[in-house]
Amino acid sequence: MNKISKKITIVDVASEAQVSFGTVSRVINNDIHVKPETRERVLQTMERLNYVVNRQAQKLAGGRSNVIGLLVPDLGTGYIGEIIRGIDSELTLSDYDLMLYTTHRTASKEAGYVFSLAQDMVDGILLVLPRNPVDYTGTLAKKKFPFVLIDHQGTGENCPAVGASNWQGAFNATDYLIQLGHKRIGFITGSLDLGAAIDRLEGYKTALRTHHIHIDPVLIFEGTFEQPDGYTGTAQFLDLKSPPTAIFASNDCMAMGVIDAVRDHGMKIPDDISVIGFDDIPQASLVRPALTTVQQPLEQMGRMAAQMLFEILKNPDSKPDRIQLPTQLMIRDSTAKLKGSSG
Amino acid sequence: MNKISKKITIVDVASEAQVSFGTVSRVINNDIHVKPETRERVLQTMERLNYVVNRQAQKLAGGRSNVIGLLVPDLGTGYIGEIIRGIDSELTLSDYDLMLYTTHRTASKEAGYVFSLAQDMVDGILLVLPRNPVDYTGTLAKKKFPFVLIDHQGTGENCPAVGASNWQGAFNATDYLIQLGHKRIGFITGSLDLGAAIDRLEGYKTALRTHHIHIDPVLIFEGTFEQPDGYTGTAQFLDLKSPPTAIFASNDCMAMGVIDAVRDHGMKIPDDISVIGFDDIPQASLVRPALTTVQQPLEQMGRMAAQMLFEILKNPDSKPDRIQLPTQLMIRDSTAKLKGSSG
DNA sequence: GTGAAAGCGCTAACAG
DNA sequence: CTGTTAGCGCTTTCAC
Repeated sequence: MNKISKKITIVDVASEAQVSFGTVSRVINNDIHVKPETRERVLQTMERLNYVVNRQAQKLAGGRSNVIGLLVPDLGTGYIGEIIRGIDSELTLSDYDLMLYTTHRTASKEAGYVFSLAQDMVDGILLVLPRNPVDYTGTLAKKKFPFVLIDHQGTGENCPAVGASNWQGAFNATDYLIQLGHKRIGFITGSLDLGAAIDRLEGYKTALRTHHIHIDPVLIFEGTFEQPDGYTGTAQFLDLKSPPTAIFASNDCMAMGVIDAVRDHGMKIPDDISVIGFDDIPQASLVRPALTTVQQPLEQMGRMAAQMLFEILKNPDSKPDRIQLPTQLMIRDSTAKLKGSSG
Repeated sequence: MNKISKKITIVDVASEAQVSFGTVSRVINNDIHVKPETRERVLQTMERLNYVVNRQAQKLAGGRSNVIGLLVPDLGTGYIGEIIRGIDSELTLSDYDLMLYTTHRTASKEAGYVFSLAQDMVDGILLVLPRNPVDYTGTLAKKKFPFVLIDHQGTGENCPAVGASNWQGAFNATDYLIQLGHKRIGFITGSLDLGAAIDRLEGYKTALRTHHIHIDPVLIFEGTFEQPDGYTGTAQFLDLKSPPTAIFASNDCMAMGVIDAVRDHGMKIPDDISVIGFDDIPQASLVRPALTTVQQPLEQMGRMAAQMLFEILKNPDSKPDRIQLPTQLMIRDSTAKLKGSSG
């Protein structure tokens, strides 16, 4: 098998194959200028010697490293996991390796990591849920350093990104609740420094407006996408003199918090109150009652982003593409027609 | 090529600080042979110039890369995610970076990746749920290449590893079921090429023997740790003339399959049948009924493994440590006293 | 203490 | 088509 003992280098392969090591390098890089016969011979001795290129050296010498960097906020929720799976499945088809970084939701680390990676570790960067992309997208773009933003939905900047139609998803979910007869719908926002969170809030508001329903500020609780926010917000809603009959949480994690709070208040879902989430993380279909939610094509987003990055890597001058994937309302058991409603 | 800015190197720092670049290198490596005054000056210009070492070059020149490799079977279940979180939290405290590889459960890729990584990418390797460690542990150990096995529980080899007490956990769970009055307990195994799976099966058998309960081969279904196995196995059990009154799945994923199958057979959990899992993945407490399961300290395992690796990295001659973390039975709502039992 | 020089394994001109 | 020659940025002797 493959031993890590005597590192065999292109020089070894070269002497063994009776060519100069420059030729071996050409073979490695699929350079056209190699006689097929020679190439074959080199390829075979590489095989025989169990040769593996040293990527450090490759990168150092000015080539690619065949490593792409992935920056994620954290690993806590299944949310990120799904995206990574998508990326991973694309990566497997290529021969790029993955370098994973966690910012632990520390926005300030973001730019630092990005530049450090860009400087000399990787060939391209994938950024999930970037916090302050403005801090570096400009520089990166100017230097033509390949990168793709995932689930950003930023305001303005024109850089490669893939996201989901947050606005439409939130609109549809709210609309659905209204169809069920609900008029007082509590909304728990995500971190409003993220475009996705804002879009969801706007989708909610627009649906309300469309149906001429008053937007009651008291029914909007500002959260941060974390489970406890769902609990807190719900507790607050339920103490209102006129509590909502449905609650729409900006992501599934917070929806779990909502469910707990409702339960703790001795109420039943969906009989007493309807709950809807966003994302459709794996747990969503597992909880009881199964959560009605807006499905984000997480894995597909990861996949698309990786594909886009590869495309940019291959063709550095391709124009920045902003892809928007459709969301889909997954109707399950946490929502029901409002009691006494004619809807 | 991809420059983020004019890459500043030790040479730049050197000329700026009025020393030779060799001295700068010494400062970087905390070499004692540098006059404190000089060191300080170099440090300051490094700061001022925003210098960052190039790890590729460092590693190439024979130093460390400050990158550790992580090999996981896949990213599908929360199981791996929890372990990664633990690793990540330790990594954050150090200044190592993480390189993530997925074998997609392809045992044959394992050794290949390991050697490729060891050859020149990383300073150490963390292996989660290794499949055929024997293929490379010997070589790695002989070359003194740092690595730690996670959740391996292998048979025989004496290399650094952290695992959980699978045997004890399975024994306790089975024992608990017996205490509840169950005598016919179906068992769904994991991939029996994994030590952990074997240990769980043995724990189950021993508990049965301890209580002088016949081990009925027909109540043991061989699975592979994947959800569908739970479904299939259960369907098979339920068709028996004398079906089990409780089912113990070797992991939570399969337990989810069990739950689905039971439900599809029109039976209720835990009234008609008790179900118990293993791992305590995040979903376990979220499904309804909440799953009784054996908790593995996944995050802690990741954390410990990372710590062990760092220890080995720091002190290459430390003797291999095999750590066994305790499992804990989490009693929830999927298990109940056998009807008509005096238990 | 500190400088100088020799690589690490590879890519990228530049000659033939 | 293929060999040769510079480096890439850094660690490590080996001198002084």
